[in-house]
Formats: sequence, structure tokens, C-alpha cells
Amino acid sequence: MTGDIEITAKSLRILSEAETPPFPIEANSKTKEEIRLKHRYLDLRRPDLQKNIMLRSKVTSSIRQFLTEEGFLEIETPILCKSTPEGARDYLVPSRIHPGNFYALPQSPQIYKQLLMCSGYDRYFQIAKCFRDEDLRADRQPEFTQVDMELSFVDIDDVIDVNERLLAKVFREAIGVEIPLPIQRMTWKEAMERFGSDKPDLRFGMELKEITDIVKDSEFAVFRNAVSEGGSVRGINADGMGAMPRKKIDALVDFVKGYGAKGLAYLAINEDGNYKCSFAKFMKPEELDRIVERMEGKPGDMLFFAADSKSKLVFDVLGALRCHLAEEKGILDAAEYRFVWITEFPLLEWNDEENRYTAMHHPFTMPMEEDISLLDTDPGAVRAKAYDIVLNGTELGGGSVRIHQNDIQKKMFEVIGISEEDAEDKFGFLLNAFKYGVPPHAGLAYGLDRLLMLMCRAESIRDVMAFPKVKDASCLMSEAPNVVDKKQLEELGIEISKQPE
RNA sequence: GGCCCAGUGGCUCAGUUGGUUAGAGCGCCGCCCUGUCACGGCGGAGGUCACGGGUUCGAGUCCCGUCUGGGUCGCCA
Repeated sequence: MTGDIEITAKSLRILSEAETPPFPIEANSKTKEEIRLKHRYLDLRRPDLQKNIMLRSKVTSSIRQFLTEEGFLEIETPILCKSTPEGARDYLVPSRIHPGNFYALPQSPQIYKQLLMCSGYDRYFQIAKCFRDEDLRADRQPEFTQVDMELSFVDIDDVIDVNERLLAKVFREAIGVEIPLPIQRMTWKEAMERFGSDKPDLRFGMELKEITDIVKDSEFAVFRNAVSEGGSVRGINADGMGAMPRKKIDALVDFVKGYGAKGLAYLAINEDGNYKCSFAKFMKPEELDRIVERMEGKPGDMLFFAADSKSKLVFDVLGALRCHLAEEKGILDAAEYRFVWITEFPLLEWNDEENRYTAMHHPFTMPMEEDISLLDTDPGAVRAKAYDIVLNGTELGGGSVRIHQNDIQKKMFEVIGISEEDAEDKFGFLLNAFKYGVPPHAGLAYGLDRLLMLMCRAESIRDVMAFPKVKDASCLMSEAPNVVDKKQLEELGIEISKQPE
């Protein structure tokens, strides 16, 4: 209500004349985002964006306060860095003084913070701008902010402890949400097998169940072959969705095909207990009964199954389907905050394209002690001292204990096919630093923007940043990137072969 | 790079099976009212229907291409 205070003006002075804005400045705007982004300075006047931007400031000051009190030093690291491949595509900056040479903008301050550990700053943090030249998403921008930290003389539990207290403080102070501590932990293996994802949303069930053993000898070639080729067959129970119309099922088949599935088998349990099943004619009745029993199916339920020679694909498909169905059912409560630590990630993953193992996290991640011997015999089975903090199906942050022993680091490079020469060329300054003594260290980095998305219940990362970019990584307001003067290019010794329109 | 959705006055939308001069609400401009506060009354301006082709006697509506914005798969150590 307005009019609480009435003012009798003696004089009126206009400080700045204003034109009528091109769209209404109000909460819950219905104006197209394209127009709002073109006039972002006006969009930022809207109450909902102001609330988000203010919360962002509150969160960062709360983080700064906590970490400072815990003895962390805030230290800035360079924006003009050396390009180190292995990872996302770099944004490059040409050097004027060294024609033909380039700086890279940091994808993260990873190497610098490890160097700081070598230098004895045993607790570091930074609210760091990071850059990755990859395609955008609703939760991905080419430049984004990490809350980055690193600690010396610690192991996994120490990192988790300080971060749980940090999260609890930030959520309490910023949005009044109490996080019960300690936060649940789950191994990567368990997360994949139960939820088909390394960032499981624990706000609902619909867990994956394996039926490989039941169907491995069945007449249904799709299932049988997937198993014989080393894969698996798994399913989820979309409880209460047994009456789903054919059209809807077809839409789900299209959905899973987007994740590389060749198809989606289903078994609906009618209210009378009979089955309506896409693969019934290939199965013995008792096999179907066993499947339904394994899936804990009851009348009115709908069971979906995915099979593939690669279990990874089965997990991806069902993990995505599970979240998709939960969204359609409308059972997700944005006001519920379910945290979980995912631990014991695989150290390596096989890269088909490059025909070699690559580091799942980064090449400085410490293997678990009991798995180190497997590096020679079964590298894919080695677990890492890596951990992610996951909230409602979103990866908020991740980190690891780093390798600080020369022999293990050497072995790591060897396994991922980086020669001693390559390692020296790419990471020489880090390896050299380690020669002069390096404490055991570990760290973690949050995606601040994603954290804020969840706290603000925003659907897009653009809603928690002041000046975001659009899908093709351009800025509708400033029109960056743009063509530069010929003179600027000449100074850099750069010739453009592809002329813009 | 692939797939999906959208594009009609400043903003949000409607526009029937293709059929006269493309409508509404809000906003804007002018006049009136002046204890109003989502004010009210009267009048008015404002649209190459994103762009380019095609089909047709006739296209906002159907087809093809392009552009723009969004979502997503690939990609994101």
C-alpha cells in the first residue's frame, strides 16, 4: 500500500528527465527476454532481479566472512594465463609484444591455487571469474564465477567439514534455510546404480533397479544381446502412471532417443493386475512376474526399461527419464533443499575419440590409496579422492585431494598418455614447484551462479547475473563481440581470413 | 554441428477450414476531472504480420530457406 506518508512539496526539481521505458518495469515480467536483455539496465530495475542481485551480494559477503574467520586468505590469481589443454576450450588473448603468442583466460584458478599451497599460504580462497569457450545452456555462461578454495595438510573429511559449515551458514543467513549436518554422503557407484546419475536429485524416489539376471537368457533379443555384449538391463517404476496413453509413451521414447537409447521398453500394470507390455510376447509369464516383483510394481504402475551394451548409456537414459517424469508429475518442491556429497569418483574415463584414458576431474587428482596398484592393471577401476557437492540434482561444486608425490604424478601422466616432455611443456612450472616441497593439499570450487540459481529458485543462470550473455555467447546490450579496428589487428600481427558480414 | 519451440502496433496477446479497410488490453499523445493511488471520462496516433522466395484468383494463416531469441543432445578435464 502506498500513501503511508504524505508530503507537501514546496518545490520540485527534476534531476533527470526519463523517456518511457520500452517495457513495463515490474515483477514477474512477461516481456520477451530478448527485449529485456537489450535494455538490461532497465531489466535490472525490476524487483525480482534486484532481489536476486542483492542476494548474490549477501551470499558472497557471507562466504567471505566465514572463510576469513576460518583463517583463509583471499588471494587473486591472473586472468591472463598460459593455455593448458586437457579440458574446455580456452578463450584466447593475442599478445602484442609476442606476435603469434596467446594468453588464455582461466577456466579455473586450479594450478595457481596449488602453487599457493607450495608457497605456504595454507588456506586460500577466491571469488574467481572463470571462462570457458563452450556452448551455453540454461545453467551455463561463457564467463561465470567460482568460489574457489584450497587447503594444506588436509584430507577429504577436513574439506567436507569446513564446507558443510560454510553451506549451513550461507543458507541460514541468506535465505533462512537450516541445513541438517552432516550432509549425507554417497559413493559415485551407488549414485549411478540407484539414480543413474552422478548428481542425483534426492527429493524423490523412482530409483533404478537392475533386471539383467532375469532377462539375460530371455527370448527378447534387445535385452539378451545387451547383456551378452557386456551391458545391462535396468528399469524404473513410474508409480501411478500405468494409464499413460500411447502418445505420451511415444514422446518418452523420443525423449530417451535424445540420450542415445535405441528404444524404451515398458510394462504397464493394469488395475486388474494384467500387464500391457511392449515385449510380453518374447517373455515367459513367470519372467514378467519376476520383473514386476523386482520393480516392486503394483496395479496402476508403469515400468520403463532401458538396455544397452554399455551400462553408462543405460544409466544416462534412465537417470534423465527419472528426472523428466518427476518434473511432469510435478512432484519437485523447489523449496526443499536436499544436499548430498558424491564421493569415490572414478579417477579416469575412457575416451573413445582419442583412444586413451583421460582424467575425469583433472590430472592432479589423487587416487584412493587402496586402488593405486590398479593403475597398472585396471586403470578404469581406480577410484579418486574426488568429491562433488550436489543439491537437488545440480552439481554445486566439486574438488579433490591433489597428488603431491612425484612418483604417483608420473604414473598418472603415464596412464593418460601424457609424455614426460608434454607434462614438462604444459605443467612444468607446477611440477617444478613441487620439487621444492609441497604439502599434502586438497580443495573445492563452487559454481556461485548455480548456487544462487537454486537459492533464488531461478530457472536461468541469467537471472542471477547482472549482465549475462545469450545463447551464441554475444551480449545483446553492448553487442560484444565486435569487429575491431584494422590498426588494432595490425599491432597484433593478426590477419583475418574469414571476414564478417 | 543435430533436434525441438517461438517471432502480429512500445509491451502482452487474439486472429476461425486461406477470403473485404488486421483486432483487444496495457502503454503513449491531446483535452476534461482533481483526494487520486491498477483513478475516471472523451478523443487520437501507432502495424513492411521477423526477412526472402514459392503455392494460390487471393497468404498473418499453407510450403521451402534465412535471421533472431529460448530449450536441449553433442560439448563443458
